[in-house]
Amino acid sequence: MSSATVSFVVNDDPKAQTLTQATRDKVLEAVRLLDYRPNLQARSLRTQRSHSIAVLTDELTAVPYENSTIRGMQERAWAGGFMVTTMTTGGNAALAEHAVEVVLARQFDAVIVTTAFTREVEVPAAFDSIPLVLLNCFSRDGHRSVLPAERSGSRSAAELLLAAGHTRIGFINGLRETWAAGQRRLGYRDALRAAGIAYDRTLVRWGDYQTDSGHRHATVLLDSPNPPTAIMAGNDRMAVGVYYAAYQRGLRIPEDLSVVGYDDHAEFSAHAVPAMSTVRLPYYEMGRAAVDLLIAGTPAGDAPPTGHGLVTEVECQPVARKSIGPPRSDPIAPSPPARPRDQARDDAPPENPT
Amino acid sequence: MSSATVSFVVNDDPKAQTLTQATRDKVLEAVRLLDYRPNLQARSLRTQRSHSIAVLTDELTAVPYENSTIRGMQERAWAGGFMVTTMTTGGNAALAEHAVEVVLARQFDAVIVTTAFTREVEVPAAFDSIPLVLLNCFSRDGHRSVLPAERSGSRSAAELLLAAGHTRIGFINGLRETWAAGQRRLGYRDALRAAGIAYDRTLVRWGDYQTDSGHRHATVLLDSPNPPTAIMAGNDRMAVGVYYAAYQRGLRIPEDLSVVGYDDHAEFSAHAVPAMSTVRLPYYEMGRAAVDLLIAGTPAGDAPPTGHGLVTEVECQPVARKSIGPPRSDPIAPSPPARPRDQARDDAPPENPT
DNA sequence: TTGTAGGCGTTATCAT
DNA sequence: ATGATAACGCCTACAA
Repeated sequence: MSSATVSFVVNDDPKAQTLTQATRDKVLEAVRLLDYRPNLQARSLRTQRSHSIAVLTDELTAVPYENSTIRGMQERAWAGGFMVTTMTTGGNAALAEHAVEVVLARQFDAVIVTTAFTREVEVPAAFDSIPLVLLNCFSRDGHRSVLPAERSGSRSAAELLLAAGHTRIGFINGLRETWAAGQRRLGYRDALRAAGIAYDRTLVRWGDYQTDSGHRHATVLLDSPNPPTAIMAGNDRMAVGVYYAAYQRGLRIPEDLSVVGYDDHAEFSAHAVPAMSTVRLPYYEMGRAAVDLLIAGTPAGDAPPTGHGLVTEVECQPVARKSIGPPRSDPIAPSPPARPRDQARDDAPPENPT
Repeated sequence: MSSATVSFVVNDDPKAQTLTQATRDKVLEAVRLLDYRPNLQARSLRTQRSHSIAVLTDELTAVPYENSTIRGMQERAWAGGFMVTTMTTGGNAALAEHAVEVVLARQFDAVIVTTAFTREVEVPAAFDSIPLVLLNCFSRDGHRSVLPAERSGSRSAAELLLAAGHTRIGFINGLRETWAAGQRRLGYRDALRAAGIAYDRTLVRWGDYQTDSGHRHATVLLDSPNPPTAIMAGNDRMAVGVYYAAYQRGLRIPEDLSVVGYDDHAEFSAHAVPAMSTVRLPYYEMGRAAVDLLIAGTPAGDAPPTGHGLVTEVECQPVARKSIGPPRSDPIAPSPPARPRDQARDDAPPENPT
């Protein structure tokens, strides 16, 4: 019994078809007896394939959905016999450089470069020699990338509102200079256009993704002469700000105002009162897709999302909850009714502790 | 120029002291020229040390501080020339088993088993042959573990309030059956005892870590005949519930009620209005400590936290912000003033959307 | 002061 | 149908 024989049966190599069932059993028995496990490092050395994928991320964000990305990557990788190890650079150049060294020296088979927020990245030249995909980011050097389909996602959000009968839809978009916000603006416009509604620029505003920003912009929208009957926000957090602004003026959701968020960040959307309709950012699927691009061919289960050319877009599904209703028949009063308050704290909104 | 020579200078082996500066330079030059990188897999095969640590976690929690753990582990590991790769099992037995196989087959040098919430764990027997530390969890099989010093942390929280002059301190603890809640109860008692204040069992309640729970229990406490002038909560999220309850009855923080949270979960604490005083769970430091136990001896920088025997406790520092003030001189009205409301929604608290 | 050779645990090629 | 044997890239005694 030679090592070669063992190798055959352990990996059940097709060429091992020629083996006697007897020897095969003998090997298997020995394996069990000795609790034998192939040394994968040695195997890698020999085969020149480590079956490891490195994930370089600028920051492990404080937002939970980033974990979905990791889960998606890991599950797909494991299904294909791969391992993923993630390295966080935190935007620190020294750490980033170290990470590159490690990837090269440790014989990783492939790299995923990912960012917390969708943006353009610069891929280190040292990675030219290794398969790479960009996840939630993009570059101008012809690397493949996996991105959320923001434009159609935003369109879905608007359609949720249009379907309920709204025609004046306020839009508190994200930071103007971001890619996502640009796409979302297009999606919003697409939806209106398809519905034959004129684009009213006074209805769209640029927020900064913070609760407070949502609150502020919603205030402006709601207090305008011809206020919207529905507001969509660039993320769930800002949508919470919209809730606050509505509540402050005694407006009920969804009876008096419909709201839709973006991201489906459960902390804000599912747990809101009433539960917030939103659009889900498909982090899990994106993670899967990125790994899939790298190890396509290895069996995994379901089909990968359709990729056309260099960029694979993953759809953002609308999730309808309780924050959307038909528009109020009577227009919202132009200026908010001065509510009697029992306390001296009329100025400070009592909410917003989170 | 032989491979041995190269090996010496690349690793600057002490035995290479005998080398001519000339040859040394020649090697270095060649390294630069060829962009040579030692193959760490091959090295591992030879040295039987992979310099890799596996992190098995039950779930990558939705809570951001888990990321701090990972950062702490990674930074300490990198400083010592190690790599960490984390594998999430999500409580799935099959995944857990796979993870164990991977750890063994891939020649990881050590394992960290960690959990999202402090609890007892069962360590797979297959790990008997490999250095292991438990992080944020513990077992009864004599494994080393790194834990937050909950008891003294809770004591610190209470002391924050005592120092401000409070003597009636409500405590909305966490789930009764958890280790952390047990420790925290002791810490609360320690603080009161040291201040010579009698323990009033009507002031301590068991919540379930949700905002809503904090809101409910705070309501009970504040509406009791002899309400506390300060409330400490088992986590920041419940403390937000306390804020809500206070605001609902027109109580200002910290003028009418002092509040202290636990965790320092920024989403809830730092961003609250007013900013919440709390106690920080030292996830980053715990991550560092866990790796440190495993690779002690490798230079890293600062000194590790003191560990006595099998468990290394890492202190939870109080962080004072704006939610604590002196107790009100006049007692809070026993029953809340019936506030006039302008809306029909008197029942439903307008807050709590997050 | 430097070079040679053996072996870490695999896999792959070639004999047997 | 199976057994030797070389090689993957590195480290390390030991020899030169």
